[in-house]
Amino acid sequence: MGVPQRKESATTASRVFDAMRHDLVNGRFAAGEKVAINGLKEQYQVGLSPLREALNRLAAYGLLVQENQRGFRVPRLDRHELDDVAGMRRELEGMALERAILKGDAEWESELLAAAHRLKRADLSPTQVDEWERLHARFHSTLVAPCGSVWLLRFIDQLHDQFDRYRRMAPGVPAVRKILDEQHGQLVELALERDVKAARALLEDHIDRSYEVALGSCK
Amino acid sequence: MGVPQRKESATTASRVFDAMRHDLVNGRFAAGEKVAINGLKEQYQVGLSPLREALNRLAAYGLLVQENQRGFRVPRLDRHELDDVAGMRRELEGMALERAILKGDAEWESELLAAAHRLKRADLSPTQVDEWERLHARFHSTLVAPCGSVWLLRFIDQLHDQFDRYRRMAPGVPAVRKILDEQHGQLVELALERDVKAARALLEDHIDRSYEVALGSCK
DNA sequence: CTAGACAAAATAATCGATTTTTTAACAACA
DNA sequence: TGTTGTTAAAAAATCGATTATTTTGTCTAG
Repeated sequence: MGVPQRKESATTASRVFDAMRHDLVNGRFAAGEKVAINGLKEQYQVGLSPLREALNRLAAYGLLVQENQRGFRVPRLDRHELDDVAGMRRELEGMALERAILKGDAEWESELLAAAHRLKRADLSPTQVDEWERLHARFHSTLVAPCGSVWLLRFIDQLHDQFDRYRRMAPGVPAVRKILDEQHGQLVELALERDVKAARALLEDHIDRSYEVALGSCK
Repeated sequence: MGVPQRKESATTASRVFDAMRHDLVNGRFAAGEKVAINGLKEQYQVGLSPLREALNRLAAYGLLVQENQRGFRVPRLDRHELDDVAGMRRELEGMALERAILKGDAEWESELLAAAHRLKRADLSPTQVDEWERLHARFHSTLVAPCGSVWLLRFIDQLHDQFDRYRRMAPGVPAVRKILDEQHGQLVELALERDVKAARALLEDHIDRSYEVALGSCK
């Protein structure tokens, strides 16, 4: 018996939401751009109603800005906004990591090792970027998953999407990328050793370095 | 010249969103209830499209749960959920208050005194509850307003709405209410004295006591 | 030239009707 | 008795068209 596949029953609006969320985070829309609803209708091959519902969700989620009677626009890239997002990531992911290390069980350790391994093996060649990004997001979400707070995880996801929009718009910095990749492995080590303080410090450093890279999108 | 009144240009969907958000937070919908879209159409006297857009936003915001192909429902009141929300309020509002006290200027002091005074003067008689709730929310938002992080304030608002839904469903506890009201005044004093630690401790105690009251909705 | 008024065009928001999917009721069968 | 299959009713999602609002472009008065 194959798995019934719950995703089959996704609604058009949900699919558009997912697709646009992905495209927004990955910089497929110019920052500050006004969203041309009729253009999107063709781009995603959907009707107006589900499209507008998706746009409404994205606005409530913070990936679009809604201006009454004048539609939606892609948020600008703003230095202060990025500072805010990065700072909140430090606080919230740091908090979540501490809790995760205290609560995470053996199953978590396995999943964490697996996620880190998959990420390490994935190459970052231009054709595979999307897959790498998926694994990267997955790694970070696995890292904090057992923190015990649904709301904390929700906020972290939201901030991640915000942050990644900046990072994906910024030019890559290979030297920093190398350090960041090594830190992923070190984070796993410290997590398995249950070294709360060191792990949190490293995660904050990790975010700070990513922030430096992401800054490149604001100039 | 009168103020141009930006709110005139609110869209139908926005008005429904505001109204339903208010009604959800104030317990006008039974927890766990399935949302009857056709009923709401009449209740709010609007068409289907703006109504659905509002529902989508509310779901993204967390005041409704969306299940693909089977509409929307009001989230259940769940003890663990309340624990999570209250715990996150402690963390985030505590953090925000510390920052606000460090950053808040003289103008903030004035507004805080004003907000506290208005709240104190408002009576809590059944006919005036909505007004009291408005002033109460306003006080707490003023308290942390100058924390410097838009995202932190956004998350706090969201958690407040979640929390208040529980509190408003719970039976009142006059004795605790009295203490909570006194704490508002004490919070202002500590904030003006710039006593970061004591203020944070008091705010956390304030949230804990509110939590005890809110628990009454889960039994 | 520039500011203002106006009409035309473009875009956003909403409506009413249709299609799709789920739910509920009931019957046939093991 | 309980399970499965069928179908009618209800509800959700979507479509196509209409209405309302904003934007753009043109013209005129100063």
